[in-house]
Amino acid sequence: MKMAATIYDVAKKAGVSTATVSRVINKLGNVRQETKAKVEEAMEQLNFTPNALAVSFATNKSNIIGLVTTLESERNISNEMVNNFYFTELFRGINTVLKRRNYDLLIINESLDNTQYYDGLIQNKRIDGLVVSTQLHNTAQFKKLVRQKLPLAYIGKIPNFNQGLSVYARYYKYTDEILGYLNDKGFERVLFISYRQKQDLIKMWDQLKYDNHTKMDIEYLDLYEAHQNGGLVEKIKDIYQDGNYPRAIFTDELNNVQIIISVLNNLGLQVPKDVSIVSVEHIHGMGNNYYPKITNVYVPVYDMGVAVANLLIDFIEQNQQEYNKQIILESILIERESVKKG
Amino acid sequence: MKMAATIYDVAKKAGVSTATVSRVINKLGNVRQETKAKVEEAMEQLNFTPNALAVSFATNKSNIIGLVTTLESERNISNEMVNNFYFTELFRGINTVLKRRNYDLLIINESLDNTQYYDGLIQNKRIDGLVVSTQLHNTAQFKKLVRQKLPLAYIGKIPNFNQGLSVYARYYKYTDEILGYLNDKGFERVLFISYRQKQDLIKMWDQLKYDNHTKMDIEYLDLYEAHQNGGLVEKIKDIYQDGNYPRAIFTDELNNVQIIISVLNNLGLQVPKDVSIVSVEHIHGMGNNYYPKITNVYVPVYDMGVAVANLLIDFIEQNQQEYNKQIILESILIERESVKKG
DNA sequence: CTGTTAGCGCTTTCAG
DNA sequence: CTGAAAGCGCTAACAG
Repeated sequence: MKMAATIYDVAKKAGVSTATVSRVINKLGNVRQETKAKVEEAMEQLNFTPNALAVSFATNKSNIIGLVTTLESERNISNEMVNNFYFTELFRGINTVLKRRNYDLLIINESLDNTQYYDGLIQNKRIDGLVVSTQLHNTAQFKKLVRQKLPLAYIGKIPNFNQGLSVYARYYKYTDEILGYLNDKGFERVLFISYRQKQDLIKMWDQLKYDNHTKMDIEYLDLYEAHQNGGLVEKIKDIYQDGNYPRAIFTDELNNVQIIISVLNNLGLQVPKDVSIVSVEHIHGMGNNYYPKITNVYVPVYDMGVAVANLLIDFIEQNQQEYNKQIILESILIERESVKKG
Repeated sequence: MKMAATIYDVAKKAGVSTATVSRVINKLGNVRQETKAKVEEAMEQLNFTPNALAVSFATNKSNIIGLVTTLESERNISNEMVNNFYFTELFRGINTVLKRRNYDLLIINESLDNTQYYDGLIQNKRIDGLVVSTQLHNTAQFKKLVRQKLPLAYIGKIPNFNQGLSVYARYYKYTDEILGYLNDKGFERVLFISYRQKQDLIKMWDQLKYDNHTKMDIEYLDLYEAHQNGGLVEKIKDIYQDGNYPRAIFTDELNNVQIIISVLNNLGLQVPKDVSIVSVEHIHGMGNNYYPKITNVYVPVYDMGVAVANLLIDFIEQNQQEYNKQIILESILIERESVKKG
């Protein structure tokens, strides 16, 4: 692999200075058409393309954005059934704008608690900014990163912390909507199936109850726990072989609904006749692929990715901008065939 | 955000030269313990950490590996139901070794046909090497990249092209195994459900038939096509409402099997009593989460990620190494409950 | 419009 | 064991 041509080679060949070459590379104008042509000719012939490392070093800018993910690096059973369309859609959204705005994407797999690491990553210019998408950022460490006004944007809403750059869907609001929807249909008891922390959910439900005085009764099936004890299938069997089962289910893991349905069918229960189900989709229309078609909340993760990325880059590129902006994307409930008509 | 300390600051504070500081940073030895302590003290006090951009520039090495993915950047319906555990597991495997060997991961979303782009990426030192995992690399362009001996390693086997650095599972072999397995169970006709190109599959089957004289009859359900015409659900209904349906199904999309099962159940058909199903899992044990438990081929994608990453970095770090090495990982068939006992 | 030149922060000979 | 100094390739004043 022979040595790549440098800007000096080009300058020499074109009979101009490196400054001029730099000007045409960066389209800064102030170059005679004729000169420009000579330079371009030389670049062409030498098959020149600027050394990214040198450019970054000179400008003190890497043009790389980091994305902190939640995917575990070591084998971890808990990942197994997690709906990773969330991740892939987010990724696609972010990537679309990075490409357009000329950044690359570095994937980072490191606990957010390691603030020093992130500090370093940014200080050392390995990356110009950070997108944080993991659920785990309601920590003192993370807040510290934000308070330092590090160039980062995050996804999600942190209770009592409206600081920094963030994008979120209204999780609280749409859960409320779903509960209200089910309640309107006549359900008074719902089974909530999720990987989320039970305590967080309970807190939310209390709030929901307080806010709108719903009498909805909620039971909780912890997917982590389920996976450690015979799996979801067994849990569902347990709950639904008893006659007094919850007639409505809400789960944020669309991946699991068809499994649930199969188990129910096998117990002689039909969806939605005997049990109604609502879930969430991260790709619009995805609920249509199931049988029966699933009534879902659509959470526009792709759009959220687009939004964070733009938010972050806007901040990075115009240092003036205020470090405080929250963008809210609305989720919508799409009625299909998995909830019994009222 | 105040300016980060440089190696000069450290040198000054410690009363030594930058060369010495560099020596302790890089653990090159040849530094008196006492001097070393002084330097470390100074680094500590200044909260110094080397500027990654400068290091890369000076060493002409970015310590970044690129990963070419198949995820589309723009919205693309065809992604919808694709099993993306393949991607996430691969990612996790790669990432584990990168972390250990001190590389970062850049995600790249660009057609492999754009060889110039990849040439550049590597020549310009934006990345030190490339992992290619998309299915689309049996092209002249890709082969050209390999022939240039670019530092890249890829996943998959390219017909009649045993060149470069690659890792693959024996797709041909395990398909053969599955077919043989089903045949042994008494099936003579199988429905193959896949996103793969029909022509490729047909070619493979022909080969399979030729090789072992199986009389297995194969029908093909193209998932792309299905998604454009009413979806998988309707297709399955079409095929299985007729009495003369295939009694065995093989699909590489585990995501879809539970849907298929539900549709079959609804038609009064049981798995495995009336229809047997085998699929593939990319996380070991995943088939256990379904109902019934799915008989799967386990393809060790995580391990494949580990293997390519190591292959690539070995090549990058010891320039001597031959540019020709294929690693084969075995897949295994795990019998569970979705195939009727013979 | 174009050229000169001083960095950017770190690594790496080469002397000592 | 340590220091001086020459780059690495490009950018960005500044001078003309």
